[in-house]
Amino acid sequence: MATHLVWFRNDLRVNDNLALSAACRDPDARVMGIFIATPGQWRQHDMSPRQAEFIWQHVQSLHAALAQRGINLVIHEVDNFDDSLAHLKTFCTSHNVDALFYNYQYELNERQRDAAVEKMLGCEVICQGFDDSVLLPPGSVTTGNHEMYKVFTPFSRAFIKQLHEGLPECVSAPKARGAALETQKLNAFDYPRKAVDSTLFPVGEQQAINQLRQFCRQPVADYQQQRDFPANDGTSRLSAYLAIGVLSPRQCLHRLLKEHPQALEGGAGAVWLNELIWREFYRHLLVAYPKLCRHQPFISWTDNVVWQQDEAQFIAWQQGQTGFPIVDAAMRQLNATGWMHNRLRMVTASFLVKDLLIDWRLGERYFMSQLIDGDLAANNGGWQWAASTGTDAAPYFRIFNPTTQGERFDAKGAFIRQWLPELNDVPDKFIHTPWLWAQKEQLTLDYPQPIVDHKQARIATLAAYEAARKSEEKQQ
DNA sequence: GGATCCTTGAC
DNA sequence: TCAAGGATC
Repeated sequence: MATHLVWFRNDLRVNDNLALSAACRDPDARVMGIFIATPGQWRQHDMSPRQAEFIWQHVQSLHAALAQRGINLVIHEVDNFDDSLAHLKTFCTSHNVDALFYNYQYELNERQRDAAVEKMLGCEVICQGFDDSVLLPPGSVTTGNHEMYKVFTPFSRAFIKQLHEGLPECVSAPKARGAALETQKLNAFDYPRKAVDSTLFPVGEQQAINQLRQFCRQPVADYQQQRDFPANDGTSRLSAYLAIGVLSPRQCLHRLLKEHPQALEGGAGAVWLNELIWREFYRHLLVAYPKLCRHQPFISWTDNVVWQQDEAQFIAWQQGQTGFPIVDAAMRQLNATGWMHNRLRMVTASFLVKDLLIDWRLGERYFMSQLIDGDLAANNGGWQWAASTGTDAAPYFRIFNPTTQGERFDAKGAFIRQWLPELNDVPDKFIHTPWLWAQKEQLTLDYPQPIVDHKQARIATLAAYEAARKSEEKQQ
């Protein structure tokens, strides 16, 4: 009887799990699962305590779901990826594992780890990896010259064309392989954890599927009109589940098409589909350009920008004390919930980089340390877009105005008031410029003055980028 | 090789 | 109205 081991990583689900499904294909095989926590590695990757908690919750529910199907999931803990290699080797030997199944992760450390695992296990254990966390495998959507696209729109068109030729199918959850197992009490990992608001992010695979279904019924059709207004609940908030693999993108695609069959043709739901494709775009880029995993900008000359080293301003940004209400409300939402509305991720990132002229990598890192949906590809892609250092980035001279952004997307300050109670009494007219109101009424607010003058900051940033670009020209 | 295009904008 | 320049076909 063959023994199959499923190594769970960022795929904490039983439905539509390619590795799990493949391991269970042989009805006679003995199937086991393993999850290896690597706190040292997580620290290196700045994983947020909220994401750690979310993983912990879902490891437990996966353990229960597998036990019900007669599959034992063991939870082990080592320090880092290197240690996980030796650990896996020992485990395979002592349990006579014949084949190891896992779903690919596309970050550099992760890919190096997997390559080392395959090498280490050699021909003793057959290793099978799967492109499970993407709709189409990285490298499979390319230009006429067989290169990775560097601009989103042509990528998206080619991507949709490929979907028309054939959709990646979902696989079902494995059937029970014997009597249900008793679930054991599991020991939590040695990593800081922070409570997750279960009304925003209910725990469990079925809950995630329910949220997906609910979103695809109607909200997805209104997404295009609603998504930019943070006071409305217009986005799916499914990123937290996608990031740790409680949901797969295939499940998202199929549920979308079930409710809105015209989404692939540009009908209702097409804009949300494009968001799923953005997720793919950034993953594919990570594989095509490993330097993105090494904290390097895609556009090299932007590395010559001389960043400000202003600890006080950086802390003000982190804590939501910049004096710009939309920025501060957004940062407080992030700090309090682990999640930030997408429009505001652009606004706050732009503010850090283009108003404070602080290195985008510090912001990227801080986001990772707070986000429940932290994902290297998406977070890095978003930051490089905002900092004008990436593929298909915003032109560097196009600088968001934090006040205008607030006025456009939170006109009456409904979102701002939700997170900045100290501005409760400020009239709508002044909600984005409370300093003007305080001045007019001659009163003191319990809220900081703007820490920069946007107009001046804009000019300084343009000059800094311009100088960086020129210094590159000189070198050549 | 030339034409067209480029997520989210600001002044 | 402005804004660079590369990506793509």
